[in-house]
Amino acid sequence: MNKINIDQVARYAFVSRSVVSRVLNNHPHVSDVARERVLNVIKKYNYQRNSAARSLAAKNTREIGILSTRNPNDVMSNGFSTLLYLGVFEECLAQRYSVRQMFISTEMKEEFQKFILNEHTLDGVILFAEEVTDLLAGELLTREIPAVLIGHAPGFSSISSVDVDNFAGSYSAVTHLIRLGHRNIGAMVGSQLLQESQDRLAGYRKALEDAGVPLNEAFVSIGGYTQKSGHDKMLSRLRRQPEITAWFCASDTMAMGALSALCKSGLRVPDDVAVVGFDDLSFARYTIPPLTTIRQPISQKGQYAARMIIDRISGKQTDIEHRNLKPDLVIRESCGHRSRAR
Amino acid sequence: MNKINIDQVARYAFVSRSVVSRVLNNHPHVSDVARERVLNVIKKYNYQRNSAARSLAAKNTREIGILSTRNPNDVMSNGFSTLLYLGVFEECLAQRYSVRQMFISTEMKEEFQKFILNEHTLDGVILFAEEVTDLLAGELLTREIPAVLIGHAPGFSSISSVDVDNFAGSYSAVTHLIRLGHRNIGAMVGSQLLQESQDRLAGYRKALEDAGVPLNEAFVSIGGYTQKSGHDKMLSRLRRQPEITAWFCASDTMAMGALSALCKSGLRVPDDVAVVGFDDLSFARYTIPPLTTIRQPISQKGQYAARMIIDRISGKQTDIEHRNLKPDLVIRESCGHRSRAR
DNA sequence: GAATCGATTGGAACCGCTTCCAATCGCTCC
DNA sequence: GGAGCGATTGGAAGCGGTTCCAATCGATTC
Repeated sequence: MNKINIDQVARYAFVSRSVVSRVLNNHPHVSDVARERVLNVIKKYNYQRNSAARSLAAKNTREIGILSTRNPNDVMSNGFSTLLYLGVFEECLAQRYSVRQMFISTEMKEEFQKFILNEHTLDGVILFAEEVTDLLAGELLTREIPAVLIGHAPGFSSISSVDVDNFAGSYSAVTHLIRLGHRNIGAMVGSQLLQESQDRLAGYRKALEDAGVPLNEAFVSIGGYTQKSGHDKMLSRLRRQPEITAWFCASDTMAMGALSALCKSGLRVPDDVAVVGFDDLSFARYTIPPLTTIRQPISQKGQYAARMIIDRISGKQTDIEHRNLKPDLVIRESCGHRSRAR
Repeated sequence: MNKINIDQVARYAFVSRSVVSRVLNNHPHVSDVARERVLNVIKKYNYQRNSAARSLAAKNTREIGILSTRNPNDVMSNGFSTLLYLGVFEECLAQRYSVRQMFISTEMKEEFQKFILNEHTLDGVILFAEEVTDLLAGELLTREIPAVLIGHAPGFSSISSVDVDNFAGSYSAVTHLIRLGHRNIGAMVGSQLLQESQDRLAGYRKALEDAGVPLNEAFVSIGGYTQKSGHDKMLSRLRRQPEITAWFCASDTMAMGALSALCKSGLRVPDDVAVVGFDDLSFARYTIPPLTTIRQPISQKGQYAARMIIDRISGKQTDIEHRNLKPDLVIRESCGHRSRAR
């Protein structure tokens, strides 16, 4: 029952340490009888190799980091990231990698470099496009530490990435609103520092343009991906632009806040104002009214990211790849059919 | 710029490896000059010790596991657990421990034991009361692996725990409803296999009893802590027990589902039916109407758990401790003032 | 000035595994 | 029968730390 080490396994199986190590690592040059004996001993004594020793000798850790520079509180509580992490976790578990979740504040950048780059305790890093600074990505690249981006970042085409087609998503959301007859459509999007938000805004613009609906820049509101932001923005817009009959919200959380503000203001959704969200988080079905939104395969995104980085670490994949997942429009009730629109 | 190891530090500082190690670990018996020299070299070359080597030699990993046997999807998407994890993360980060998040399905129990108990790669484990099986806890105990429970589990008083006073929380929620004049109060609680859910139900019962309101067992509905469950239960109860004028929901997610079902059924909250939740998750402020709920310091719970296990690992704390955090009633609008109640 | 003692210091063993390299083994082939 | 060769195997040298132990040092005490 006590922990045994590789030497004991070797002894009990009447082979040398080297042989045990080879079967442990699936290396060739082990006879069938030897392998069999070793495997039996391992099973019998419930042997598990010491991972610290393994890492030390092999100079790798089978551990990947998932790195975020945002406020952990925001990250963890937004439902979106957690699903993403989940995808990463599951894939890594399946491939027997472990994942280390890291939050680093911007002041800690230096600390991080020490940790990741010098202690070199991570085989690879998954990062979010938003946190990719020249500095960080540059370091990663020159140190040849495998990295994969979730999202897009201009100028980092040299790092593989997974993303959802944000442009297509918002395009179809807004087109849906237009088809329902809306002309005065507001957009509530995230920080334009993020490529993602830019793309979602661009999709909105293009959808209007393609439909020949004049674009009113004043209808665009920029905020954060939170209920609070959606709520507060809506409240102030309601006063300034009462003519808006439909809102494209760049996230479900924003949309939820917006719904709350609309209700508070005595407006009915979708009769008075239509709202469409983005993400299709699990709660979207239970907002009042249930939210029409753009579904994106969030945890799949994480899964792909994990798979890509592992392939990269193992050398299975060396080319740069940019994967773009397709989002879907999910129609529920927050846009109605043909509401007050024009 | 290249990684250097302890030997090089020693050489550059004109001391031996042992001395370097001592300053690294804050051991005594290092002269001030030696320490100074070592520190300078460390700074200059940006030295960071190799954690695998450290773990191997020191036989500990400075890593704690946080273990959940539930479906990862549920865990990660329920907002509650993520806040909990956040508390754990933050505290561990502060104390320079790292945390390994683990999801193990019940069939993987054995696998887990191998991993944790034999590879012995974790210095301690935080677990949720719900997953504490005799087996698991027993193993942990006999192996003397420090463990801390989040929540309570009957029969495991030998493991330290952190919890919120669930009884007090539901008691005050239900008392609030009674004060508003409600007599027919429904309860929507989680699985009675969980101590937590039992306590929340017990608080409900006691509140009714203390107020002299007769208890109707048929008003109690048992489900899961999800929007879907809250929604579905509410829908069916509405048909069977239309006389209920107020609901105590044992979680905000449930309450959100319940609100959605009420709205769908054409009932107004709080005018027709009052609803109170539990947890005060960040979205509770933005439901329609904003949710009156019981606030519990979730991430603080995680933080304490982390602190307790670290103290345990370091030997600073050896006594068993059961910490009970106090919840608060947060009044918003879902209960109104004096509604249709009696 | 020698003995004593505590504070420093350096040396070396060891933690458990990977991996290079040389040795061995069992065949085939001439 | 011996050379040649590929498949196995075992030995040993690390990987980069921690820690025990003995040696050294400097100051104090008699």
